[in-house]
Amino acid sequence: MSTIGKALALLDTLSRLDKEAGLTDIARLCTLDKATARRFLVELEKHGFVEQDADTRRYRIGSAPVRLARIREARFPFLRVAIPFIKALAESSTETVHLSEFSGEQLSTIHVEDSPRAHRIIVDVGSLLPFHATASGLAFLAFCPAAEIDKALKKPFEKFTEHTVVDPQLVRGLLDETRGRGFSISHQGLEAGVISTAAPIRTPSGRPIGCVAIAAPLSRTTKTAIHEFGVQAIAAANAISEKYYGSERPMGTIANIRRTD
Amino acid sequence: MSTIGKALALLDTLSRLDKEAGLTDIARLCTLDKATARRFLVELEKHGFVEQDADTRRYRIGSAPVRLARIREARFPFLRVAIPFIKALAESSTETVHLSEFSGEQLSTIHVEDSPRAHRIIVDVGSLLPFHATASGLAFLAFCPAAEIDKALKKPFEKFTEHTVVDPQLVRGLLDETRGRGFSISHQGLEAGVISTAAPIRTPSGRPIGCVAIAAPLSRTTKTAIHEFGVQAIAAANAISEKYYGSERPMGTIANIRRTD
DNA sequence: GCTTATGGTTCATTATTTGAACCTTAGCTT
DNA sequence: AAGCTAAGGTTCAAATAATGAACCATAAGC
Repeated sequence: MSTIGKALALLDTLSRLDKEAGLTDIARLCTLDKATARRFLVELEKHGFVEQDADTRRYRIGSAPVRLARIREARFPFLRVAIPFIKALAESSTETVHLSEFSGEQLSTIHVEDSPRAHRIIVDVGSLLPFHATASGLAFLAFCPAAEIDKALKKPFEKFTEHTVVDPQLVRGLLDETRGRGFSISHQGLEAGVISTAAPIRTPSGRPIGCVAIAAPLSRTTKTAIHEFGVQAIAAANAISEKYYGSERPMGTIANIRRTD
Repeated sequence: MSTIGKALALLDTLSRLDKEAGLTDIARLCTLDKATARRFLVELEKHGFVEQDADTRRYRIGSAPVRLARIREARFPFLRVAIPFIKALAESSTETVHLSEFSGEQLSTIHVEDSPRAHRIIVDVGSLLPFHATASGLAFLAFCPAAEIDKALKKPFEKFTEHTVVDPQLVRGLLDETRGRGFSISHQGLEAGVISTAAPIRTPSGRPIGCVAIAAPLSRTTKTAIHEFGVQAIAAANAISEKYYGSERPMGTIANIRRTD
């Protein structure tokens, strides 16, 4: 693995901790030598990606990502584009709707609109969505190129509930169903008592970048309702993609028709 | 320079462009070989720090910084803490007030509250603030350790207007005045017809992390008004620092008194 | 005041990065 | 449509930077 990759993985590890961490812990978590971890941290600190607390000597994410994020969002305001659609869907479905984005080899939650009901599903911003055990993960993977699906199916799957599907062949079946329907269903895959549906938000070339998902308590959700949620999730995901990338490609030429990724 | 440093500098360069850039341009701007630039971009893309447009093949900042920024801001909400104070100051002063943050060896604007007046100074979020030619830069540098001031004074200074002070000894004089007063004054240092004052926001150990600055048209600003703005900027900067770091250190021990940076 | 844990540093060894030259494709010119 | 140009992308021997075991320093725990 390249040095850059290792340093960015360190940054990622640091970001997933729920508190600031010391040098020894960081080195251990990243399976790096203490000296190496320190050199990475110093280098990252120089550029503002991490910060060391002067008193505790612990490290935390620095302010450089904040600057980059502002620039990215100013030019490419994904959240700003997507949130109105997520809100509308949460209102019409009266269930919790969440938005995920693929970043750094993983799918993570970037926005949540809670159901207005008292009995509702809680999803946290920042939470990771395993590909095999969540509606978002299945919807995302189903529309990825075949090579990436094969790659994902090779890794072992964690069993979160007694309903979690962990057999690669069965997961592949779920992906095929998802591709046929246009939306995925996760029946208590990550948490007991929760049923979810999700649809992928895709680039104009077809590659998924994230998902719109609706999560509801199993107890009050009928088969018809699930199907209706799925259809609505597809509509929202397509609407976001259209608004984000433009309904027609600007300066369209033959080049835009060709699939390049 | 380390590989990590070079890759992060590439990211920084990319972020400062006002549009997406191609491989050749990026390599040239970063003075890297095309092959090297490409390897960096691929590595950064793997981790979501850059994104390549499938059609144009140009690169832009990716979504990973957005994720990191959300985490950082959730734990360390500098902007959220500071904005109310900046807003209040813009209202009371009736001039444009901006907030800057030091990140990646540079001071850059992270928030602006416009003056309610028709004739007002425009400052852009993201703009860089040179140390010698802006009130923010002077206020920041003045309260840095002597070694860093010396280092900064060694680099050549750009002359932005006929009033820009570029002689290192004269700049040092401005820094001394700033330290004495507690706030800085930039008299048309970056742009003709603009006068600004700024005060540093500092960590409990005294190190500056950013500045609060007020920018006004020279034509309507008296010496008394400037002094008043300066005093108000100090008050706002201190209030932000206090709210951000806490008015008293939590779990205070002797260790907190010792200056460690 | 001894022990242990953590942050931080050194330098010979080792593995990664580097870049000139190369190939490939797209768009432009004649 | 052939030829030209410029940009993206790739290769591999040479050059350089990363690595980590052993080290020191400091502070908290017993």
